[in-house]
Order: sequence, then C-alpha cells, then structure tokens
Amino acid sequence: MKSKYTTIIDIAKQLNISKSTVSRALTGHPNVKEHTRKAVMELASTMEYQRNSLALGFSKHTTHTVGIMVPEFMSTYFPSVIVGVQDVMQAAGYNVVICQQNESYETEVANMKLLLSYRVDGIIVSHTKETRNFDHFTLAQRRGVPLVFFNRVPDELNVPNVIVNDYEAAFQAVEHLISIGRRRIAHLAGPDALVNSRLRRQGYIDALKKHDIPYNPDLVLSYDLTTEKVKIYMKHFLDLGTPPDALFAINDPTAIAAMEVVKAKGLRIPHDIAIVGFSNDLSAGLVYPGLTTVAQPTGEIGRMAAEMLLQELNAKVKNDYSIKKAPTTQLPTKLIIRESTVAKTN
Amino acid sequence: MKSKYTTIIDIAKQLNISKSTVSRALTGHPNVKEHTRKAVMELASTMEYQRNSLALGFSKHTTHTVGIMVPEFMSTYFPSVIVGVQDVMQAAGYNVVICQQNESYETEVANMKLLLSYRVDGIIVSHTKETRNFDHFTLAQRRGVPLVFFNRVPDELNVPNVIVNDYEAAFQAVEHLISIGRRRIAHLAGPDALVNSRLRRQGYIDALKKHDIPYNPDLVLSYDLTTEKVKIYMKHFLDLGTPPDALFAINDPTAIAAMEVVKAKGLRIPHDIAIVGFSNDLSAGLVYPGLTTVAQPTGEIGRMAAEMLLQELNAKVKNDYSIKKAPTTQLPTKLIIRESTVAKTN
DNA sequence: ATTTTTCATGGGAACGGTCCCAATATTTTG
DNA sequence: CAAAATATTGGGACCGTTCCCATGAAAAAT
Repeated sequence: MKSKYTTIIDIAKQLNISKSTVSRALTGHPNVKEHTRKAVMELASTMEYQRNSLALGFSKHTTHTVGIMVPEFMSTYFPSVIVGVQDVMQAAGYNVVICQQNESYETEVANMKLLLSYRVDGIIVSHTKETRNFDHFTLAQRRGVPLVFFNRVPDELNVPNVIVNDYEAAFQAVEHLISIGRRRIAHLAGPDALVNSRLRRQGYIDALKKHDIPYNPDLVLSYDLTTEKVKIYMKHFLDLGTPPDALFAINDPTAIAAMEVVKAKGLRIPHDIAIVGFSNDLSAGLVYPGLTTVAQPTGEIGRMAAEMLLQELNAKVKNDYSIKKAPTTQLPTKLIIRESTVAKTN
Repeated sequence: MKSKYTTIIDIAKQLNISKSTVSRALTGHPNVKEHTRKAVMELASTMEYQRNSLALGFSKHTTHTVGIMVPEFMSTYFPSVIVGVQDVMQAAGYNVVICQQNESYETEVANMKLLLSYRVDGIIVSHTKETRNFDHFTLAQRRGVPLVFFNRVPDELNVPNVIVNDYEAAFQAVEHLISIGRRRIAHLAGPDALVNSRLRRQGYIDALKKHDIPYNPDLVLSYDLTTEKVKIYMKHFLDLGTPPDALFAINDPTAIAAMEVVKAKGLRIPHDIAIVGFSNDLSAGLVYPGLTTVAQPTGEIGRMAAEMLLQELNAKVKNDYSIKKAPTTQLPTKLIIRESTVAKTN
C-alpha cells in the first residue's frame, strides 16, 4: 500500500532532478543552486512534505529524541519536572517522549523496551516504587543509551543523577517540629526499597537523636504509598495509648490523606497533631490547614537532568560508568512553613 | 558507526541461516521448524535482541503507536484522562506517546509535526486555549491519520470526539446556586475560542433565565485561564457596589484561585459568596472549604476516546468525515456538592 | 520408486532518507 | 582558448525488517 505521505522521491520526480539534490536542498546543504533550492522548497511546501523521522533515525542511528519515564503523574511533582525537561531539551533540538508507569514495574520494563525499540538517544528516569530489579536500566546502558536519574535513584547503579538532600531536608523538617515543642513525632515512611525513603527516615531518626528524644519504633511505619494504607496506619497512630503530637509524612499526598483521618476523628491540626509533608505539591498550599512541607525545585530538577543528559549525549567519548564515578547534582530544598505546624492565631 | 544493537542479521550469521528464517522465527510465523525456532529464540535472548521499531514502522507504514496531545497537565484532569487512554491502548497492543503543549499553539503545531514525522497511527487531542487555526489537524487527516478529540473540541472540524454535556452541567451547577437562594451569580468564563467555555456560559445564562433572574453582563468575565487574571477579575467582582453572592467558575483552578481572593478579603465561603467549579480536580476536595464542582468521568473519557480511535484504526474502509457525520460520545457529569455552596453546620 | 504435496528455508526487493563518490557543468585562471 | 579549479548534480550503497517468490527438503500419495 502506498503511503499518503510525500517523499523526497515524489518531489525529485516532479522537478526532474535526483533525490540527492532534493535531500541537499531540504537539509540546507551549501552546494545547491539557489534556483534549485527555491523550487524544491516551494514544491515541498505545496505538497506538504513531512520528513520521515523513522527512515531518518533508522539510517542515521540517532533519533534526536529522548524519553522521560516517571512512576506516576497524579501529583504535581513529576509533571513539573517534565516541563523543565521539555524546556531544555526542545531548546537543544530534541524531542521528548513521556512515559508513565502507573507505579508498575512491568509497565516500567515495557516502556523501557518501547523507548529502546524506538531508539531514543537517551532517557531520564525516576523508577517505580516496585522496582527491585534493574536489568532494564543496565540493558539501556549496554546499548549505549545514556540514562540520567532523578528523585528515585537506585543506589545499586552508578548513574548520573539529580537529587535533593533528602536526609538533610527531613532532618530540618523534624527539627522544625521539635522547635514548636513536639516530642512524640510519628513518621509515615515510604517503602524501604526507595533510597530517598530510607534517607528521609534516617534524617528523622537523627534529628530526634540530636535533641535527645528517644527513637520509638512504634511511631514509625513504612508503607506502600497507597491512600488506603495511610488511613489504616494513621488510625493506628491515633489509637495508641499516647497518640503522637506530630507527624512527619514521606510526601504530601501521604500528609494530606493523614490530615483527613485526623480531621475525621475531630482532632485539631496543629493543636493536637502537627503535620509536615514533603515536596510542596500544589495541593499542599490548598488544603486546610495549609501543609508545612519541604519544597523541591521541580522545574530546576527537570532542567538539570536534561542538561546532564545533553552532556552525556554530546560527550565525544562515551562516559563509561563501570570505571568512573557518575556525576550527581544536588539541588537545595526549602522548608515551607504553613498552618499545619504553626497555628495562624496563637 | 556500527550500532550496539543486535540485529536479525547478527543472529542469522551466528546460526548460519538466513535472516528471513530468523524473522519468521521471531514473529511467530508457522512455517519454521521447532528446532530452528528454539535456537533463534535462545540466541535472541542471550544476545538481548531488541527489535528495531524504526525499521519496522518504516517498512510497514504502521507503527502501532498512537499519540495523545494535551494542553497542560498541572491539574489532575488531563493526567487521569491519559491513564484511561493508556489502559485501553496498551491492552490493544498499541504504544502511547504523550505530548504536552504548555497551552502554547506553537508547541501544539510542533508536537503534531513530531508525531506525524514519527508516523503514529492515530492521535487523541485536546487543543490549547490559543488554538484558532486548525490546519495542523486537517493535515493529519489528509495523511490518513485518524484524530479523536476530547474536552476541547473545535466546532470548525467534523471529527470524532468524546465530550460531556457542558451546557447541561453548567445549567445544573447554576441551578444549584439558585436553589440555595443565590441571585447575584457571577461567572468567570474561559476564552470564547473554546467551545466548552461558550457552552458553559450559555448554560449559566439559560439557568438564570429559567428562574427569572435577569442576565447581568457585568457579572460575567471571559479570561485567559491564568491565575493572575483570576485575582484581578475576582477583586473586581468583589469591589462592585453590590458584590455577587455566588460564583460559577469555568474550572476548578479558577474556582480555587477565586477562593483565595475571597478569603484574603475576609469574606466567608459560602456565607458571603458561594462558589462552584468544574471538573472535580483532586484539589477540589482538599481546599477549605471543599469546592462544589461538576465531576467529569475522566478515566472513562480517556478510555472512550481510545476505543473510538481503535474503531477508526480498525475500520476496513477509512471513514471519510468530509462526507459523513463524525461520531460523538457524550458522557455523564455529576454535581458534587461540598461546603463551598452548602455550609456544613447550617 | 516416482510424483505430488507440504514444509522449511534462502534470496532479494522494498521502505525513505543521507552521504560518499563520480560525473558533469560552470567559472576562473594562465 | 585550453586547462584547472570549483560548483552542482546524479548514482547508488546503506540502515533493519518484512514479505513475496523461488528453491530445496521432507513427507505423503500414487
């Protein structure tokens, strides 16, 4: 079946010249007569010629397209990182293809294979909460496709990445809770498999230690980041003989779901329990009371990840991270204090 | 430069058979000896063969990939539509490539050309608020690439689409405001260029008319969907000699931004002014007070759009919408009543 | 055992573009 | 004006896969 797309051969035939000349005219090669170039350009325009990127990528082994893989995008975190990535990549002449994993490991592997089968030049990744096996990532590396990770970075892999100081940020967040007089601080942690989840928990533990508050394992629960579990675990915390007077949540959706439970139980925030989230999701500023949280520079994270990927792509000699240390960029966070930790009228 | 990817020719050479046979073995063609097939499959696995979709799409004129173009994804509306699309498309064996326009017409045109240059088989679209020219859409149609629109559907084009009854939903929302005793109902409308914006406004007008409330043009402002403008226009409404006692906002982000203004001015919601949004964004249930809004079945919208696109793709004879009416699917909305229109304790 | 049928494999064109090299046209130079 | 240099064009290989057609091998039928 003949395609409806115009090809350079169609143009060449109409003008009675060779497809080589048409190709040269269209790609701006210097050695084409002005007269010829003009004719080609005009005909291409009227015939609505649309270059075939498949053919091009196929024959050139480079597609000028990069992929970005995110675990989910129902919070504003990943979308705004993506916008940052697109900014930089489009300015550099690259196309960006977005893949969304729905927090499913299988989808992640499938999407990786999809991107590789389309021969993207590089990939920016934040893996799912289920990911324990990293073969699909090393596969990309073996294929010479550079990866840059952000947010969720596997520590089993030596890869370029963009992160924030999760440990330090968590430490500060918990210190803030201590500074407003809280002592029984609970922590709803993420899955242990996520490095940033472990780091945030360690920040929590060390902040308590610094202020001579004994670490109480009963006040820490790791969970799978599903809203239902937040409800169960939060109820559990509130039903303790002596319930916590503060909560440090692994992220904003967790904190917000926890707030619902607290409010449903008729307790007051922050009077009875102060709450801190993480990432400064758009909704953190909208909930009542406003949620204190750790702001991450999401757009900047995306832009940096893109810059680092460009560096990999433009490297004359491919970086071999089996022998040298992969670069890492750490961006600053900022604790945003809202009413969930400091009552407006006090 | 030799690519690092394994090809079927590499496999063929190793096994001393022809690439045709390898191809047949890999694609599950019946006429291959079991013994041969097994050998090929094994070697393909150990050599980590990854089919080259560029070559395939290039030679077959079909990529089994569809695109989805959304104007933005900072609200939860478009992401959850996308998830619905992915559900259906992946089950049908299609890949989904996501493009995000940042509400920019230029980006929309660029993304359309990108998708066409990658020869996607079909595209699901919701256009930007800036889009006035639809040539890039008709171009796709001329190329035989079926389009299905949702949410923002240009009425200049006869295309398959998935919508909700914006008129009726708006009508009900405004009737609800009237039912709780409001008479001075303001409307922050979207750009006139958006069909659903016009429909919602008409619903607003007709609901007033039905209840014998004179239509007051001073209480209606069309705006460009930027947060800054909401602030200006909302302040304007509140500064009127007799300020409105209710607001019907074109969408939830508008409503929420308006709530901020109202609260900043020290007015009470819903006591002084009741507010209704549109789309039931995740944040509508989080803000204080909870925002009454029109829920759209976002996942279902995505799934339906995908189903309709599959129908186009599987049609033995391509549907020619220059001669016949394009199908449309209308899905139900539901008014979700929260505290922004009905005080909890009354 | 020979012919026919079926099964399994190989060979090569096609897809659309780029790019190298050769061929021709044009201009410059001696 | 011929020779050399340069500008412009054409020809064809190449990229990886599928698929059609031809060929060879094995199995079935006579």
